[in-house]
Amino acid sequence: MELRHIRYALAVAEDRHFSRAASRLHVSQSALSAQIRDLEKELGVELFNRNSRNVGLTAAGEVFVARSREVLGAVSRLVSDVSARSNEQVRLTVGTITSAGRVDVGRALADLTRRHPAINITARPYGSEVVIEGVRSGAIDVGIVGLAAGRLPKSFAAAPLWSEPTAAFVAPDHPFAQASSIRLEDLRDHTLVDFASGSEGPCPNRPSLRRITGPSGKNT
Amino acid sequence: MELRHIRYALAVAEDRHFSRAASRLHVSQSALSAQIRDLEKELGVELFNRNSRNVGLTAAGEVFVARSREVLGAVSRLVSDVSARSNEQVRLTVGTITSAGRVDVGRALADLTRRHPAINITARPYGSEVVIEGVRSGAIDVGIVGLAAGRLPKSFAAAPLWSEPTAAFVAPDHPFAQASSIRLEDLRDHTLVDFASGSEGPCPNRPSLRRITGPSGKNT
DNA sequence: TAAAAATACTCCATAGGTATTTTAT
DNA sequence: ATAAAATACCTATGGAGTATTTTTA
Repeated sequence: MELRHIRYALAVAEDRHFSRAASRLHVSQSALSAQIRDLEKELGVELFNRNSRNVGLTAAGEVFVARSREVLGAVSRLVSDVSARSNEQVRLTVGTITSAGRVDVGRALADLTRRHPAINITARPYGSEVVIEGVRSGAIDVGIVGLAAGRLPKSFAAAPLWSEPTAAFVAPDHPFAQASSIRLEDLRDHTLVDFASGSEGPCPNRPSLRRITGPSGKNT
Repeated sequence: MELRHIRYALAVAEDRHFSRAASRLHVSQSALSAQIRDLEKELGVELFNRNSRNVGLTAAGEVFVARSREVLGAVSRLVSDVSARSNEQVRLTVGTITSAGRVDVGRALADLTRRHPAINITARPYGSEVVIEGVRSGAIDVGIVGLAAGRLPKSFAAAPLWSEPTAAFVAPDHPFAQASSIRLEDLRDHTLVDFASGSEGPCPNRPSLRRITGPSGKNT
């Protein structure tokens, strides 16, 4: 048995739902299912009563949850007591745009702090331009920015965290109001309300938008 | 952090020796070293002072050991309390020759019982012939026998656990007494003291020895 | 210089992912 | 009919192995 099994089973017990617990743990439903299966096999006990509608705890599952909390509590004390003796405190500066909430960056960083107490995290919201420049200069260790698809800058190590659609808001009587989708080129020569340069907006989109509206920034 | 890290670090702390701890854990020294390195990196603390002569605990290491014992204790309670509620008790019958001690079979099975309380282990010492026949018939689930090199029987799944040299004991004035090693063929036409057929001895060797002494079993 | 830990690779077991099937309401 | 867990199959990360180098008492 590993702590992974305990963490996973506790998540299922709390959510009473494999799929939700899996997404909270950032793993797939099948991976979680497999780990719970292995755990139950190792213990020789069913921990959960599941059918296609709801998940419940067995008697053994109740005991498991209670004892699991003790284990994770002991681990938590272990980590905090040991890290209190830490000789090297690491500082990590994270620059991030204000996320629309698809990913809870604040919570993720809080988790990271809890799991790695030796890391001292500073997170500041900036515009993407500032974040990118900060990473380039070394002032920021990790940057979270908004980028148009395919615009991951070279000379940076970057990985997509999530993607979200970009929408154009128009008046009800605008020609686009009936369209189910529009192409970037369709926006040419229309007035756009965009983030101010240097603000906390998805800056790397701007050059492309500016190119679409033309160098002179024509209006309708 | 996983329980593996805690188990490994505790072993090192107990032995004050990476290589010995590694062999006790049945992993290589490099694997153990890597896990300890990762653990120290995650905690941001050195747990061990090591040089080429001895391994000692740092202050943080002392705290780690104390708290680790609590964690493993909590895990142990978890496992025993949950398995007490076990609905399926598995029976495993192990047939084993009396090992010369190179591997402590009894201790290994005790460990297995502790780690998988749902398994009810029965271990009995038999001769290799009996063990092999028991496995064939299904009366024995797992057999541990002595085999001459290269004589792993087909139609069985078998894996070597350990190997040990076979020695011939001779009188001080015997011609072989000076030889640093002898070949099996050299034994032809010499009287051999061997295990009785059906006893708890390394039976699969016997046919080869018998072949060497010849069908009539000549003596010197 | 010798014993032991660290390191540099290579390999593979298994955690995890995607797609699909089964199941129970 | 549908929501959800189980399963089949595949991928790839990282745990573990072997061989070698580094370290220091």
